[in-house]
Amino acid sequence: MARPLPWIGATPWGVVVSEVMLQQTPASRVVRYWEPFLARFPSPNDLVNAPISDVLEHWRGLGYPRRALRLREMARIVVETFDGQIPTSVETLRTLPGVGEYTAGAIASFAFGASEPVVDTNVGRVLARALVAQSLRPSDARRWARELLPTRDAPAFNQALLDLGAQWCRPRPRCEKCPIRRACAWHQRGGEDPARGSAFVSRSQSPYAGSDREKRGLVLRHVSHHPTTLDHLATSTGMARDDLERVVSSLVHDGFCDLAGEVVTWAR
DNA sequence: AATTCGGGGAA
DNA sequence: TTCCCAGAATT
Repeated sequence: MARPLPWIGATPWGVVVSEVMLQQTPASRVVRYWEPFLARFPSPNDLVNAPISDVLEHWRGLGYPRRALRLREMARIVVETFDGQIPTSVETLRTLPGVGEYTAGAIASFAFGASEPVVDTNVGRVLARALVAQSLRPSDARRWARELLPTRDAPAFNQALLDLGAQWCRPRPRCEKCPIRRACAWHQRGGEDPARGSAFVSRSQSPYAGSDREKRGLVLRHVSHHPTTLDHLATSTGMARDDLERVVSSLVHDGFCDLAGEVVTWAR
C-alpha cells in the first residue's frame, strides 16, 4: 500500500532535503533527484561550501530553483548557528528560510519522530472529504490534523495520510480502490467534492507559457560558467531585450547571478 | 487575500 | 490543451 520512498527513515539532513524538494513537486519526480543531491552534498556544510552553479546543476529540472538557494541559505544558518545540527522544534525550524508551516511539521515528525501534524494539499483533501465531508478553514484543518494524531508513531500516521491523498484521495478521487472508503464521510454522504476550495487544497495556477517563470528558467539554462554578456543571452535565448533585462534583474535580486555592466556571472 | 515562482507528466 | 504537484514568501 505505502509507497517505497527512499527518504523515509533518512537522516535529518536527508529528510530536510526531501521536504524542500517536495514543495510543489510530485514525489515521483523528486525520487530521481534526492539520492544524487545527497551524494554530492552529504551534509549542510557540503552544501554551504559548494558554488551556486554546482547546486543548481543538481537541481536542474526540479523546478522552483529559488528553493535550492533557500536550502543553501538554511544550511549556512544550520552550520553557523546550530553547529551543523538540524533544529528539532517546529518553532525553531519555522525561522529557517524556505521552511513554512508544512515543512516545519514534516521535518519535526519525519526526522525526529515528533507528534506534529503535517498538512499539505493531500492531507487537506483527505480531511475535508473523509473526515467531515465539508470544506474546512485553515484553523480547523490544522486542529483536526493534530487531534487525529495517535499517541504512538505519529510519523507513520502522517505518512499514511500523505499516501492516501497521493494514491487514492487525489484531486480526481479513486474511491473504488480506496482502503478507507467504508469510513469516508464523503463516500457515505455524496454530493459535491468538499475538497474544492478547502484549506490547503491546491488552487488553479496562472498560465506558465509566456510567463516570467518560463523566461527565468530559460535564462538560467543559458548562464554559463564563463562570464556571459546580455547580448549573448539575448541571442541564445531569443528573448526581447526588455524582457531579458527584467528577468536578469530579478534573478540577480534573488541571488542566482551577479550583473556587472553587461556581464552576467553566477553568484557566489 | 492574491500573486509570484519551474517544469513535467497525465488526462 | 488543462490540471496540478508533501508550499513559501511577498505584496
